[in-house]
Amino acid sequence: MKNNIPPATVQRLPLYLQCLEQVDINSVGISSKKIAEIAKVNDAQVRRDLSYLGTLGTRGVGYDILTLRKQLELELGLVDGLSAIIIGIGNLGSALAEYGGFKEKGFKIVGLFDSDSNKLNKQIGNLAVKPLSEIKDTCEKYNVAIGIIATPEKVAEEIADKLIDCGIKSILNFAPVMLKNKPGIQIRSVDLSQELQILSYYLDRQPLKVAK
Amino acid sequence: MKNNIPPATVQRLPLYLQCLEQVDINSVGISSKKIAEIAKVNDAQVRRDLSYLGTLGTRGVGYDILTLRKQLELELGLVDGLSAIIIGIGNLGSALAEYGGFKEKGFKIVGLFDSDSNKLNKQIGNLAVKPLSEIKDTCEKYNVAIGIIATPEKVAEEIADKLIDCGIKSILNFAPVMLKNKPGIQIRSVDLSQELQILSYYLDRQPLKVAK
DNA sequence: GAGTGTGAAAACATTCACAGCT
DNA sequence: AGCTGTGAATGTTTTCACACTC
Repeated sequence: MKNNIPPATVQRLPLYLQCLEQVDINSVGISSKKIAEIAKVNDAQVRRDLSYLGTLGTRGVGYDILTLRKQLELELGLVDGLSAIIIGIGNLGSALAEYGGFKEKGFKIVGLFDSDSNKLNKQIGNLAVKPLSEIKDTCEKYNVAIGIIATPEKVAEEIADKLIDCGIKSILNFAPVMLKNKPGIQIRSVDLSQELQILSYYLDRQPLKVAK
Repeated sequence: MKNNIPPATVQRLPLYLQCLEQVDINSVGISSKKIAEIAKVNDAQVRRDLSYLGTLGTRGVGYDILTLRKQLELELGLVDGLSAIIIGIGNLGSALAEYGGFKEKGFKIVGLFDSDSNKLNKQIGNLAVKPLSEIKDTCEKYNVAIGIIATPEKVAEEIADKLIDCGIKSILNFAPVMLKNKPGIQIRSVDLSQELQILSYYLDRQPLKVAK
């Protein structure tokens, strides 16, 4: 929180959190070596990364799993129960809406929006799909932090602008399009086919160097 | 193809391809500066990255868009029309099955599989959902290169093993679980909630350093 | 003995800045 | 004049290796 954590490390923190969640339920402590093995990184890397969060381990012993989890969650800002909305309730949007992993990690999906009137009022979980015109209300009511774009690429840009207009500062974009830079706004794009393309590059090659 | 391209560059190649696809349809050439602007990277970076693919640009002029696309596709191995299958036809699996971006980028989804008998024969596009027992047949018939895992996390590991057993060498994993290392197998994991977590870290902070 | 935390070294990646081509 | 390709400089990340603690 206080100090600057290198971007490469920030990228790995959620990974470590995932690792901690899948270790044997009755282990109370864990070594950097063990984390490294699960996360498939070097153990010195794990120690260096975790050292940015403070002095969390005990020499000769290792890390206390619960303490470490708490600290990772704190550092990532997961403790505040951030609210998010999803725009574009097609297949992908629906999948995201029902995806349990968000809730588990402390995110709350508080709105689903689509411009297609056929989808209006479609119920997913305890939420009904609403028209885009209601985005602003929801953002104000729930103090929405993150907008998740799952629309077709043609409208992604205008949706992004709309979200920003509603005061949203962080966008997770699943539309396969490069959004324009918006000053002061954090945008992360996940392009599913780009992931396949990277895999494709490493196909049939000697894995001298393993895909990141 | 011939020479070793740095991993950081490989990661960006699909991005450049995406950029080329969204420039004005009647432009025939493009400068590194323009690509850099769309991809939000430094222009020297673009030139350096592209220089790994050979001498593709013309000094004083820029890059020919068509040539560059062809070369990127060649380098990424997208020209062979790689076949992929999807295992786990829940919301996410269905979304992936209908996702147009794969086809567009030269991937062919040739099989959908689920262990839930209620889903069997469910039709998505021109494919019907099949039981896991038919994976092997499909792999042999279509020479499947990539397996996409969209199952619940509990079974992801065993599905991965099954895929490897069927001769698959590359796996794209959407289950929120760290798969064990399998020698000689390329695994990429996309964890949707990890993406949100990274965004969360950068929330409300001064964007001195922008999230990668 | 086991395992962290961290200087120092090595490896890797990005950016500058400019010669060279069109 | 405009833009690439690339040495050289700079910045970042990873890894080694070991002093230190339990």
